[in-house]
Amino acid sequence: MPEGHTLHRLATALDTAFAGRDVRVSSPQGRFDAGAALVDGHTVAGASAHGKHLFVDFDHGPVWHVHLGLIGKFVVVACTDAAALPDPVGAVRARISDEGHLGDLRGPQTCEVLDPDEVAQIVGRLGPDPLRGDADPDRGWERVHRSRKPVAALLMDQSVLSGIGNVYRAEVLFWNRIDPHRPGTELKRASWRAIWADLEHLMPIGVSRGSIDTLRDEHLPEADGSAPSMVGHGGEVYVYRRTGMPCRVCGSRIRTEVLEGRNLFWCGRCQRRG
DNA sequence: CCTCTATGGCGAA
DNA sequence: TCGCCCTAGAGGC
Repeated sequence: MPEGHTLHRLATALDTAFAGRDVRVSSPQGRFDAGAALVDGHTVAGASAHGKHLFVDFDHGPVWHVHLGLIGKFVVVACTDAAALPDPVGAVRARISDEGHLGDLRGPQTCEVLDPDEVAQIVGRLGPDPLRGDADPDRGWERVHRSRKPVAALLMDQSVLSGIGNVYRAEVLFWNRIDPHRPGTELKRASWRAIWADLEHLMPIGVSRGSIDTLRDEHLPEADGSAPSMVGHGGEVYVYRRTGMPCRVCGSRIRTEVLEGRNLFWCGRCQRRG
């Protein structure tokens, strides 16, 4: 779940549910007791996302900072009876609620309460986020075109671009037919602009659907009863986790390797550009 | 039961 | 480059 689209979707859900409300914040698991005490009973000013970071601002100043990491989940649901909240299931690091909504956070990499200047430092280290209207892709290009690292690694670097994870990386490189191993120094500027444009197109779809779907109409599974090829991550994609399966465009087997500790997927025949 | 995996990122070596 | 942290679900025995 947690690439940038998940966090932006979550920020909207939290903002809708809690902005302007006095909220209860607790840590059923106990590991966030001290942080929860700093914001419990206070009024939420709003929620926002920068890359994969989530921030919940409170009127009295502090900011609740959450990063889901690889396995974190934050579920927000309507809850009509604030007096009878359901018992937490599993390891709930943090719970936020008001009279109409309930949010449970599990397994985050980061869950802490910060001052606004600490938030500014975090945001200042992030590269442009395709889901934010104020983002400048040229800031990313400045880093990319002078780096010998493979473009696949650069796309995952949150100080180059923010919000992109393993799925969007694989899919946007396939969309542009770019060899993931191409060094940043050999990437064409036009390719970078095309990557950015495609992320600006694909990521809002992920925000609205809550899953990463990248197939163009002509490659969608036939509506003739043949089973759609769900891969288990919730979306329909070209290459991510399709190792050994036929490329939806050329039929050659999708390849995989570990690059800088993360699984990389690509089509060796389709993706030859730079 | 056990082991493995994951859409992430950090710090040690 | 490796190990490690967080959690839950899937699959094997």
